Amino acid sequence: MSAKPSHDEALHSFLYRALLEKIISGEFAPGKRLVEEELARAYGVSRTPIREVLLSLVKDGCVERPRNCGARVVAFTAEDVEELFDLRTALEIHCISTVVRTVKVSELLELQHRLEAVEGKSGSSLQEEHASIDLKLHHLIVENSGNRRLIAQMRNLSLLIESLQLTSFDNTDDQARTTGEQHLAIVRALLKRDVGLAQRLLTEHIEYGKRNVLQMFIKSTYQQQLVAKE
Amino acid sequence: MSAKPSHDEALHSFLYRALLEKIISGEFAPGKRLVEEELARAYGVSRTPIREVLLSLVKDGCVERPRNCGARVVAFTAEDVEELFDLRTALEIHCISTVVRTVKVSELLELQHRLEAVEGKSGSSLQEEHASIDLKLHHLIVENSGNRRLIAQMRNLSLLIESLQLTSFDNTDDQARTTGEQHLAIVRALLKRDVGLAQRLLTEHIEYGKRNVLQMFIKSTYQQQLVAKE
DNA sequence: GCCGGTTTGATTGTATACAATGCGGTTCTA
DNA sequence: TAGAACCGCATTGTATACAATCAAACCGGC
Repeated sequence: MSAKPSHDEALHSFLYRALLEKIISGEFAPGKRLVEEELARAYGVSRTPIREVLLSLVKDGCVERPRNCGARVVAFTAEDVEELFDLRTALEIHCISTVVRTVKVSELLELQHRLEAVEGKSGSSLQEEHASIDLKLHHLIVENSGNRRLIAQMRNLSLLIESLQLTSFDNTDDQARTTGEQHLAIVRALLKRDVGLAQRLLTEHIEYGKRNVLQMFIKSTYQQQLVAKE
Repeated sequence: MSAKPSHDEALHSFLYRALLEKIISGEFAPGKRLVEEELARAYGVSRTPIREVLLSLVKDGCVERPRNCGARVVAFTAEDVEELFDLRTALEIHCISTVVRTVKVSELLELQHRLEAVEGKSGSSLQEEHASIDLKLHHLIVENSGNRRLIAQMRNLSLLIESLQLTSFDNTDDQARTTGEQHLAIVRALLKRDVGLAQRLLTEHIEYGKRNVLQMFIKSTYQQQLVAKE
């Protein structure tokens, strides 16, 4: 349970990543109690930095800490999923108008090539490649907005969304292909510098992702909540 | 320096508000060093809760804490101002499409009446009323989005923006009237349920606010940075 | 047997103590 | 006198100790 923090890194920022990782990967299931002392022992540190990390995770919306009853990993509701994706839409849509000006054509072309190249594949390699392209594309959109504050916010959001997509990851080839087509359309709209079109396509794309997550999510929610009793 | 925290409120959440208040009001000027021990003594508490608050303020973007050199109130740059307002635009624009459905007509009408009533006034009462209406309108837009996560994010953003508008608050009557006209137009667009129009007007309105803040901001930046040497 | 009060254990909230780090001044030397 | 090494101070980072609080179990009275 302990890769060591690099020497000039604050303990709490190392622990932050470590805990977040566990939450996102699902190793710390939604609802799991996070006892300070316990975590402190597990990582061989004192409660102080653990506390700081927990407070930080609360701010990020991964952990809740009702007064005097201990922290737990948040169990997302369907509304939370809606809200997360909704927020993502708001932010990314906004990025587009800047991105069409700032993004490097070469990056778009690279994505286009990858999307065209993936057509032949199927099964998990197809799905993995599409997932990877998805990350790349959204990342590209956000980073090219030039708004550092927005980028910072999206970073948190993305982590949560990725973790959701991970837990509900049983995409069919069909879903992956649909996603791929959406990606391709978005990339082409960006290449044409067509803000309105790119925004519409992106909205639809995120909406589609939301629906997929939501389906899986609703199915798996019950089991997760049972597992979560600790 | 000490109104007491209500008895069942965590010390750190009380201190959070207290410090934020000082930062926003400008009593803790941008660049001012925030020494943990010092603050702890000032509030008659230990460093522990102060630390937690400082970390929290860092996450909110009001405080920076370069490694091993102590925390200071952030001194916003012109780019920060741009980014803050830009982010606000992204979020509020997104709210509109929901708000036209969820907002109570009575609330819109109330704003409309206030806006019509204020026409006769001038001077500081005019400006105060317009500032108050501004808060109300933006609040109404955000709260009616129904997206709790977005609401939470906007709460921080609003605090920062309000503090900026405060420090650069030497609006002329002309500016106040222009703002008032924009408000009125937005309210009417919302009453007509015209999403596109409301979005356009809101974008312009925020842009106008940004320009005003930016002007004042650039003028006053130098003095502030001098004062800030502690 | 059931209900209410009390007690105990677990866990958090806060305070304090100690270690590590970086900065600035001072002194010694060339 | 200029420069460099060193020492001390200020401040943060981390650990530990103690107080407060909540929950659940236990016990006694009805």
